[in-house]
Amino acid sequence: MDNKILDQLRHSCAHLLAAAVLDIYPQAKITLGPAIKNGFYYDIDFEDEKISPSDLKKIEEKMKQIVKTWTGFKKIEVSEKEAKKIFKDNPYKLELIDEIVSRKEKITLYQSGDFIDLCRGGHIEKPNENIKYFKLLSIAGAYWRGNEKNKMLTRIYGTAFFSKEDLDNYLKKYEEAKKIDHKKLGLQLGIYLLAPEVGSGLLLWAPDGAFIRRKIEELIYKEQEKRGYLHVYTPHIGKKSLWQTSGHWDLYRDKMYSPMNIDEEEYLIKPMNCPFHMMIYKSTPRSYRDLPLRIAEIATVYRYEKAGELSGMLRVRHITQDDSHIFCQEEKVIDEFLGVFEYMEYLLKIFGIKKYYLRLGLRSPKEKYLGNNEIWIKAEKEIVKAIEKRGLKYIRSEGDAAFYGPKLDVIIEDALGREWQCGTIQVDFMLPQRFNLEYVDKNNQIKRPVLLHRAPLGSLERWVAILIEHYKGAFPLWLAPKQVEILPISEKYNDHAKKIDNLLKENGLRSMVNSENETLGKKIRNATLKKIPYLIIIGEKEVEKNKIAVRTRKGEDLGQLEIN
RNA sequence: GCCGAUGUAGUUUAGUGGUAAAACAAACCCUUGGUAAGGGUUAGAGUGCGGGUUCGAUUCCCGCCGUCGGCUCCA
Repeated sequence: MDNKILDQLRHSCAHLLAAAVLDIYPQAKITLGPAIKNGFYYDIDFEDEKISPSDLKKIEEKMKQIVKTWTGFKKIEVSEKEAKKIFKDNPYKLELIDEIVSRKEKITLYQSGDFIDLCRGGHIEKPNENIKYFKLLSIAGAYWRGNEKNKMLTRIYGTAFFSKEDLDNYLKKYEEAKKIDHKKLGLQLGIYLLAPEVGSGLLLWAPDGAFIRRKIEELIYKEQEKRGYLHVYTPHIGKKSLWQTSGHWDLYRDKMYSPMNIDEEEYLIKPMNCPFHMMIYKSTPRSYRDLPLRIAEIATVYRYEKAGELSGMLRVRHITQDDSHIFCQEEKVIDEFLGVFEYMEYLLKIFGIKKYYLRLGLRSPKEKYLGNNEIWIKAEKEIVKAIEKRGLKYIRSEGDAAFYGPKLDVIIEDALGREWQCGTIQVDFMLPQRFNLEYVDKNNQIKRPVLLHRAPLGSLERWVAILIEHYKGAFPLWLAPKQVEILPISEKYNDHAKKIDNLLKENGLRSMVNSENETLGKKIRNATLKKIPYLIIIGEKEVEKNKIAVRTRKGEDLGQLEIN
């Protein structure tokens, strides 16, 4: 199915939604209603009326009734004056009309049945025939024009398809996806937990989650050592003045926790590791022979996230980054950037993550940044040169830069199709200047290094959340906290099972015996639900032949294997 | 933070204006079993917290807290 036609169906369905809402709630002011990735929405100002999910049914019914009279979409071109007359009671549409006029575009209206909407077009031809399989899904708040200073509107989400089968499939897929949601699976598998007594967004890594994290950390240390990184440890707090030098205090303060007083001086909990790594760079005079200097640390940083933004392990208030700051000569930035990128690709491959995209985060006029225009353009150029050297595809995104420089991010979808920023590489000409970092080049000239900030996985909290969903809880052998569970068929074989268990442990396998007084079927069921990769069944036959019967978590029976 | 929903044993859920029901998990007993749930017994919550309405609230109302779906924001 052509996505464009599906979008047209969904956008048409959004018109229908608006028409039904106006029919039931005449005081409502409709605003915008686009097609989106998996459906459509319409943002509506219901004024004092409260809309809840229980109202969706009757809106759907009204839509079904109205669509019968919609034989097509009629395009009408109008003057500014006419448009403003038609929408005189709708301040949102009036605002849109002004914008269209200021862009010197034509004002187009589309009429279907009795309903007229300001719209640039893109509808299906026969709504009464094609809009049949749709469903309103949820209600949410959304700020007018996406700006939190504006009024919050009511957003109604829905989806539509050309066939009942496609619609049912989509709804079914969505239900399936909810089952592998890391928030649910992560708790079930004992990976993490959230205790209200601890505080919002502060997660506790349960033993199996901690195990997985440790394995990932081991991988990081091993791979980074190979690539010339030097690992350090730095404190979780530091003097406020340090953060004033770095610019965090001015531009990142709303993400930082309140200062604490120690010996009559103010200290802050770190939201980033940068300043500490700067100090390590500065601790001794540097020569070009020392560069690139790659200071790395797996470190937890603390950031204030708004309560409503928190989400399981994906969005928390303390994040553990696989962080590093690379100090290099300006002429080596592209090489370093590509080196980091190759490492990032290597990690994605190891974890089997194939579905992701790259986003180039640039400044937007709305936000505040450090430094001047020239230096930003230079940094952006370096990134683009590096990306193009490798021929990578990426999207440009204004407003996604760090406050000290542009960056390239890896964006990965979670089970429910939401996008999350994971790995990141950032080019920074700013902090070396603010911290007055220097090195001596081969002509004995003092030069300033360029800084790359990079975290190829992003944060371990988010990364493990992504992995839980990616593997559907069935972690690969190297990450699985328990690799083998030994199931004696009856208590008579417990001793023999224990011997096998010891043998496996001696050989470096993570095994355990389930000696519960339960049936084999039940033990298999429980171990399979825990996603344990291999089950070993021990009964009379195995003891006699000194063999083991092996079954996988997928249900394959590998038969009887020799022990040696 | 904002909009909406929601909060009942460890977990998943039921239920009612008259002081809570079940399954799974747990403990114990019987059973000693061959590839996704064997049977029984027992214990376990006063219904997120604080107010209010009421003779009486888990149920209705208000506030707070947590969680979920969005918005904004972000690793």
